[in-house]
Amino acid sequence: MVDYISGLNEPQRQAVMHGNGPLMIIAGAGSGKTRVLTYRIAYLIENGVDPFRILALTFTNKAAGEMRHRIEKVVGNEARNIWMGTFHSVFAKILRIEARAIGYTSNFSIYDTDDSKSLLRSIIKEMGLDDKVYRANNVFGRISGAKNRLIGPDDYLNNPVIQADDASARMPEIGRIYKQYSLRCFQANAMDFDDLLFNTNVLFRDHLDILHKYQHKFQHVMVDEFQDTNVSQYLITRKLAAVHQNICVVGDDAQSIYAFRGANIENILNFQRDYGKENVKIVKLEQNYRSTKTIVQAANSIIARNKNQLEKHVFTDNEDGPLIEIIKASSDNEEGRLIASSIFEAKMNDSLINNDFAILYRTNAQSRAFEEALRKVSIKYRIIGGLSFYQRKEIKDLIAYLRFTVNQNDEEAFKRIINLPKRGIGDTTVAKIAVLAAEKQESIWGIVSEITKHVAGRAGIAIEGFADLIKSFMLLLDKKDAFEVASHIAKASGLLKELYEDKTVEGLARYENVQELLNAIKEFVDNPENDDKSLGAFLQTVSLLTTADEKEDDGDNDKVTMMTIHAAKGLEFKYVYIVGLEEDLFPSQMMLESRNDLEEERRLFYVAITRAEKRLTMSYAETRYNYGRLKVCEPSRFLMEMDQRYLKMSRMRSISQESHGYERPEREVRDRTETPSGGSMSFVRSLAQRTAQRQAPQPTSTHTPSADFAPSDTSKLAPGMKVEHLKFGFGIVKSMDVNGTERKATIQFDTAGERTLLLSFAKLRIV
DNA sequence: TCAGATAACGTTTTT
DNA sequence: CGTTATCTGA
Repeated sequence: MVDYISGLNEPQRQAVMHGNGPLMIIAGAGSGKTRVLTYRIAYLIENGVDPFRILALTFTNKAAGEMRHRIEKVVGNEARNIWMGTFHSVFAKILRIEARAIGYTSNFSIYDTDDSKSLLRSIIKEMGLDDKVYRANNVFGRISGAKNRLIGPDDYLNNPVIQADDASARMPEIGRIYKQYSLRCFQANAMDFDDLLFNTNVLFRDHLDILHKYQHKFQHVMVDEFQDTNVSQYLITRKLAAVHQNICVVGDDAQSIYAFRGANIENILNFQRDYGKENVKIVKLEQNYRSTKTIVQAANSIIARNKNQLEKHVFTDNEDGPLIEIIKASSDNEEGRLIASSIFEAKMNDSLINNDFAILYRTNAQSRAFEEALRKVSIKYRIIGGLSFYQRKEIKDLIAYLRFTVNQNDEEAFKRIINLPKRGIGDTTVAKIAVLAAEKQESIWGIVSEITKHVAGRAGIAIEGFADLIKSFMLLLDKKDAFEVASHIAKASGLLKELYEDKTVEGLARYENVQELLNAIKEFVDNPENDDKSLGAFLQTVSLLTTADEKEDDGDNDKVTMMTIHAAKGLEFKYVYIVGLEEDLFPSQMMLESRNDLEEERRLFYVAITRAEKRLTMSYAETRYNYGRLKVCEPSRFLMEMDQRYLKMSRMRSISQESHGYERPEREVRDRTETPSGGSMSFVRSLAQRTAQRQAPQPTSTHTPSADFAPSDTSKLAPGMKVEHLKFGFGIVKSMDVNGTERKATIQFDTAGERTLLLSFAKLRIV
């Protein structure tokens, strides 16, 4: 047996060895939380608890997989039997088993956010509402918020506070949209992400026999990242633990960063109230084993400003470590270059590998500059998040076929594939079918599958072809496994053929992606852990995958990791770069506008800082492109809020490019002359000045060339080359020279003269 | 019905 | 800048 107890500190040991009864572990960043949870589960199993009767809920599939892996190391194969996964995946599984009780079939579809929004757009249109007023994004947010608070459509309509709220937002019809949306999802035999939790609550509320079954089944319930659970999730766990009262929650209020999704820190307070203060054992893990003193203390200095938090003192016995370096870059691209060269140097000097580094940013869109810069110095990287494999068009298309084959009520899948590949069925025909279905009180498939009875002529024949195709797919479902069905569908639907005939680079990539999806299905089928190998089972798994779960596609796994701070939760890296520390970006503009709560942004910053073990570097850019516009930026107020004793202003590099004849905006020039060459105090003063000037924002000039467009001295242009798509940012391209990935172009500025520039990413079409 | 051109628009984080 | 919705002519 592995001795895992002796290496623990006192509170950790208490948490691991706590027997029955409610347990709340408040675990500071880097305090060995996963370790404790892992060992606790192992400890329970060793003390006779059946793994089948342990339910462990995590936040990501990856975290679940990792934990299972670690438990396996201690207790062996038995770890496989633990019910472990995200809330969404575990309860999707239970809903699949119990679907009939709430009027669904076990083949229900799971709508992703795109499906939901698309359905909402249809509903808004059908109701004759102005889609400028009722924007799908907005409406979806309201409905999602309601569901997470367990407010159904009728509750929503009957709640005077909510109604008043919607009215004052000039969207009084949201309640009716919500009701229609729920109905349509139900008719489509589909659930969105929030429904997976909402309907689990409904299931447990209305079917006590089912509730009892699971209450007795799960002897121990564990919840990781408890600070990020919402009301809906909390109630599920509370119900499940009601019989045995063995509920263990692990969380850190200082790392609560999902309030936007309905997460509720008050769950931590509710927990004590619900189980009785005297019954709840509380353990605080406050010693950080991960980071240097500098990093821990700097992180503490950030959340010290927050009012809403539990009392906790995270400390460390680790060494002081280097100061936190702050790099100031003149543009986002320069920021990329500086970070890339910093990583390059650090790798050399400190003999590290790519895996030791992470670049963390606030928004996914920021990754581009770093990708380009890292590629230039040949450093491998991986990006977590952003556009997922499963969100690509060609993948969604095939999945829509699969979904519709399994569930013919799936309206969103139907809309996607009815005319794909093109088979002469346009919007008019689809609308006709929808009307017909409504008139005859039939489902859409009811009409489509017997179309010859209803529609004659060309359109009728086209639809009949489609219906026959689907029918032939449906016949396979019971006979073949997911892989066989899917590869048949890919071929017979014509999707694969269409992509194969597309010989462009993108077409080739798409074809490969579809093959990749088929490989994934093959793997699913071959995996002995999956007992249900049907297509329906695969689809439910796949809908809940995130990019964090996607596997590496090549053999080389030593890569710099880039991701949003949200995605970095639970991870750690030796050297961490927090980039894009600019006002409006981090903290984000939206948070600043809603004003009431910078606390969550601070916690986010806290999470980012505490990912670092040894060294932390932060950077900001003075100008940045967004939506093709050049934007002048301020350094983030977070840099000021942090205890200045831990900061070191990096010497500015590569600013010489700017003195090539272009005027920087006035304020920039003045700032530079007033700022001596570094030193943290002058840095602070300069920050203070900038922040004070913030009230009167500078007009963002779209005609100001940035350092990215520094003139190139090797201005030998291919003469006479004409260029189409002339407009580029703030000027017109007159001629250009393409040399590999680099493009040199002569640009006629809107206001100033003519210059030769180096373009790295402009897409221009040469004629 | 559809391709190709043009206009409009988005601006956080994720299961 | 990129994506998506809308328009236009065949």
